[in-house]
Amino acid sequence: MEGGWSWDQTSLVGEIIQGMELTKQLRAELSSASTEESRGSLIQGILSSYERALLILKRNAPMNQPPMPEVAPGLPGSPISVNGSASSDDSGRGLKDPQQDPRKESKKRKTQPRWKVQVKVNSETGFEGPHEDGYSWRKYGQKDILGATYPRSYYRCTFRNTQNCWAVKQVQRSDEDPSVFEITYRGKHTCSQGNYLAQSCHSPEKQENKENDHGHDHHQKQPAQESLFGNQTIENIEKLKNKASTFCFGSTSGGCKDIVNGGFSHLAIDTHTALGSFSQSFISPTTPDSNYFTPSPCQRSNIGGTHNMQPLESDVYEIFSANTSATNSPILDWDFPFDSEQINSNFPFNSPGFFY
DNA sequence: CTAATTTGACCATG
DNA sequence: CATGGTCAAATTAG
Repeated sequence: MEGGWSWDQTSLVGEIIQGMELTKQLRAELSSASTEESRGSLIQGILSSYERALLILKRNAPMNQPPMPEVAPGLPGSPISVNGSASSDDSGRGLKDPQQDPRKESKKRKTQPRWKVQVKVNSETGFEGPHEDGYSWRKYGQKDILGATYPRSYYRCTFRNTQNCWAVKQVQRSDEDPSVFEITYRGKHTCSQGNYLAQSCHSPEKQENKENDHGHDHHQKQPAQESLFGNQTIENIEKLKNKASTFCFGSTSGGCKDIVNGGFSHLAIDTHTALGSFSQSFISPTTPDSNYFTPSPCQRSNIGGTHNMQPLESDVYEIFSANTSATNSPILDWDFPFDSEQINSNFPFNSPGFFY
């Protein structure tokens, strides 16, 4: 509509919507009870959102353009050997000296920033969804979670060893809505991807989605990638079936998508707003890449340098994205220890359209 | 060949 | 001790 929004504009809208969502959450918390932590987290999320929105605007306005080196791809081979394997490199896996764990150098796991995102994958026919978040992840484990139907997968930054980047994330498929995945991020990226924020627009993205069932039912999984489909679909499917592989959210190279610092990016955002119409298009990571994915020029340049990312030491971001208009607020039971704190919700956002 | 994934065991925590 | 998170050897993928 509207003559045509550029990709950036769409992103911009997305950021704003996201900021709005977060603001709503914040408002809700404020009106009830919330801890400083949760508030701080939300606030930070909001700020981030707007910062990104601003960046997008800046990008569009003048001729400013982010000189971003393409980093991601070439790195693996780089000789930079920090040898992060220190933590558990000894002979016996069990002998990792806790004292050496790099993660503990400065923060404990518990202290590390952590935020959750829910991504809805369209499910119409089964499956899709490259949940690209712009970073390269390497799966390092999978675990069946008590009470959960689906196993949880653990990923760590691919550059953990080479660049000592300790960011990790875990992906858990929702029980109720198999099309929803809860992704919890932990730690900030200190790798080049995190710094420059991956952006590679040239490299075709490649990633696979596999899904593993607990041995229950299903069979609907298959790599839903254009690339795969176009090339070796059958092969993959076969393999997948044989192996009953797991769902992997890994992304190996950022395609041209929006990438964000914290890792928020592809959130399904609810569309109650006026923006609904087109937000829709960018909302659903659901559609096969081929469809909604625009091979547009590199956008997104979000550099850590421009803005101050972690002003607060918030620990938990809780971002949840409502997928379909129907279900949205429900899922909000993460560790949200609301605390009482009143405030006047005089957000400048109160214009119609906001806050349904 | 290298890099990524799988997978069961190990470890930490509550 | 049960649960969740991580490691690392073995395996697969590219």
